[in-house]
Amino acid sequence: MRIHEELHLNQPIDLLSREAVLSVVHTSTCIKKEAAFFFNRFGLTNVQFNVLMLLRYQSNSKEGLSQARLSEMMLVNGANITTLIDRMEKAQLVKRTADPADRRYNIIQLTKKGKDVLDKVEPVYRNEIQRRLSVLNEQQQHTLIELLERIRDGIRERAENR
Amino acid sequence: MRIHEELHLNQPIDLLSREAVLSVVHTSTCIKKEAAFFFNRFGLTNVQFNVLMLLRYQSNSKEGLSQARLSEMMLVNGANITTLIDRMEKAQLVKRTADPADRRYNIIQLTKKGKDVLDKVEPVYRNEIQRRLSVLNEQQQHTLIELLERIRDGIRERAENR
DNA sequence: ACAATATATTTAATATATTAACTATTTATA
DNA sequence: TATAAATAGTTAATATATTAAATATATTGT
Repeated sequence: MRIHEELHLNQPIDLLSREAVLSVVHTSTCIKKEAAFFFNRFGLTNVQFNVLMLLRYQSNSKEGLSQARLSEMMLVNGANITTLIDRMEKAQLVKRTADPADRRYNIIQLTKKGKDVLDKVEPVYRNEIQRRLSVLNEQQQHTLIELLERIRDGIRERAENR
Repeated sequence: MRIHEELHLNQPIDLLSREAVLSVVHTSTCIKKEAAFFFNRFGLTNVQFNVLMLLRYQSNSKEGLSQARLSEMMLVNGANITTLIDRMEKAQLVKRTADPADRRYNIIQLTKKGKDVLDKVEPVYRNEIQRRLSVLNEQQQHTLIELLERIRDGIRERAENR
């Protein structure tokens, strides 16, 4: 369904490139709402699941990740990580320890509870997301990824020339 | 650039459908950040610009839109509209009046200032967004829109069967 | 060795977005 | 006509995300 139909707009969007951009943003919103609904049953939010996955799959060995590293991987502001980790620490999903090798850093690691929750969620999530995306075949998924890459590359290029 | 390169992940994403979904969400994030940078120079935020455009192009005649209508068109919660309109009213971009025909409703309309700001921003925005999306030709933009539609259609279908 | 610069994290204020509960008004039903 | 149900908007609490400023620590330059 076209965007203007979905959102019950009175007029269609009159500029193709604006429609494309709004399609990306709107689809992302729909994905996030759906994911939030999914994760809610496990007591997680979208972003918390993302953190758990990063801690499991993106930390070298078992050493955990710094907040700055999480900020970079999630493309969010460092100030945001503080409050996010505060809430996850409170929920006992992660632990935060000062890094003895560099006193500026904290190291964030999965707790046992965090691992257990992830062990429960992850297989269900993987299955579900494959089912959801099966509306596109593999070729289409690759096409989508490539088109979105081009947009991001164009944005990055212009931002670098600023 | 692939997602894991862009975000400096230590490992690539190991599930195609997850990569596709993260690509949409991440591209949306990049688009929003870039747009926020653009609108900041006009004293607007992304969402405020969206509201101004809806008020200009989506209200029948000059009567304005209700908050519920804005909520629907923006796919956000009504509670959110209250604070958003509060801020925009304070900035004199919109005015809020009670609807005499139905005392439950407010009507939101553009002020002169709101129109003036939009008159200044819109042509620049249109030009800029076409330039940004010129990394894709028209055919590719249509392809992108269609692929994203399929994803949303799939999501909607499953949500309806819940 | 010391000063300047850079970096990690936190705090405070602001913006966006959600849910739940509430009030006022309108619509639907008996 | 009266009651029940639905709807618009608001308030409060919570989550996500930003900028700016501050503090502590590490790195770089002289």
